Amino acid sequence: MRRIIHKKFFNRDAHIVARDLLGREIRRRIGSRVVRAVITETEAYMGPHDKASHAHRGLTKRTAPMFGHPGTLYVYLVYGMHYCLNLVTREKGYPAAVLVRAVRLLPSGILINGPGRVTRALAIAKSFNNKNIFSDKRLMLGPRHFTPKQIRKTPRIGVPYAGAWAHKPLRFLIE
DNA sequence: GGTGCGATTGCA
DNA sequence: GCAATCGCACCA
Repeated sequence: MRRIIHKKFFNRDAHIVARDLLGREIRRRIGSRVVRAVITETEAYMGPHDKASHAHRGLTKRTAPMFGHPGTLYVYLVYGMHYCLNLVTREKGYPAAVLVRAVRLLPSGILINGPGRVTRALAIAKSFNNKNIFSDKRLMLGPRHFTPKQIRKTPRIGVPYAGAWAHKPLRFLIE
């Protein structure tokens, strides 16, 4: 089977994948319709030692998808009302992931800013959790639309409890 | 079995 | 500034 993104794409450290996802297309198939968007902002959750990561607490019912194969979807509910979409990285058994924080819809170019708004725009909810982006026909990665000239790095959003990890530049975005 | 809170958002 | 809203991690 021919793939635009090779399976090994996700078998790398989360900060590498997070950068590499910028400028790439993500497609959501809803019946015969396809919603397309370009990823413009991501965050990396590096592993069990990363205090900002859910995986910091180890293998739990919630975090189990993070321990899955590269390309696994980790979709969880935050604040009781918003879903966040993550793409699991590294080899099976190592919990790391990339959070998709913003996209631009195609062809309109409308910016969807914020992980909760991204999942709403792409109609992604809990039924996607623990699925794999290489096998679930509802979601797939498309081609790279451009290579960012400059990638801005900042600390991750909403993780003030993470100690030194709160300050690490693991949020990546296109200007 | 009880409790506290979060990888957020929208509105006052 | 803060309410909404609920799954679940954690403690007992």
